[in-house]
Amino acid sequence: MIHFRLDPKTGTPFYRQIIDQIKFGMASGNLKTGEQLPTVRALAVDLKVNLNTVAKAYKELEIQNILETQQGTGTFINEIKIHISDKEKKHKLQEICNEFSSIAFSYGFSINEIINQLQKQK
Amino acid sequence: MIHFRLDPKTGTPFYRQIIDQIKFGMASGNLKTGEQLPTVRALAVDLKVNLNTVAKAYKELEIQNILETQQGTGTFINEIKIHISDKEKKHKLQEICNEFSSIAFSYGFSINEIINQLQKQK
DNA sequence: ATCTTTGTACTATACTTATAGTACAATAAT
DNA sequence: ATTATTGTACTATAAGTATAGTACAAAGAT
Repeated sequence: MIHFRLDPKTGTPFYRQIIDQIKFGMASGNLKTGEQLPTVRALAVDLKVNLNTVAKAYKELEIQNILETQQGTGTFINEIKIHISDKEKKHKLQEICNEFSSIAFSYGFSINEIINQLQKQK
Repeated sequence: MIHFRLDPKTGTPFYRQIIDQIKFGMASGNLKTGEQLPTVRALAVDLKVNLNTVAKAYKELEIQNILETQQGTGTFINEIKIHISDKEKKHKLQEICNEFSSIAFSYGFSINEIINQLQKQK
């Protein structure tokens, strides 16, 4: 399972925070393939947001093929398969990391601080 | 000086990203007392946003007494020393790292792959 | 069959965010 | 004095976000 938490102070939309937390939950292993997520209504009550806000997050993740929904049953973590060449992978990784570090820099963080934080997330 | 960078994917409003980066820039020493910030028009062009968006960010920081503006001259970092608590810094770093590890994961990369790539950038 | 639970799909409203455009006021340089 | 540059202050418009409310359809349990 996963413990959701919304922070209104950040300015990041709620539905997007939900999306991020599901994705990150998967990345860190807290959410596993096939696992059921809370129902849209249950999570809406839990997070004190509207049903539509949760539904929007789930919907977007379903479009991205990250979640699978069964009407009447629930929403589940899908099995993701990605097919890209090693060359493309390497290029994409560099691209992501460049963007990553440049954003971190704009907040005054060093690469070492980032690496340390990422180590903790493992 | 400081290198601003906006990320539209996060959903965090542009004016808020600008505010954050100025505050963190001051806290980390990348922006010093008395230093002049880019003009609203120059930064707007640089970041490819509207003049009003930058003005909104500067205005809010002026209300917070963090910036001092001299019409016709420019906008400057005020004498006030801004302190961002370790907790806040940590939170921001986590926020940034969470987002990026999620992105990396959605491309099929592990946290280790990201760390290795970042090590090379040092 | 009926009921409950699930996700889905609307309408309507309000607020926030971003843009475009225009104009004005204060300062500095000429 | 004139000009250029600066921040400020508007209006108007569009898009995004969140809420409330309602209704429907699919699946499961009884």
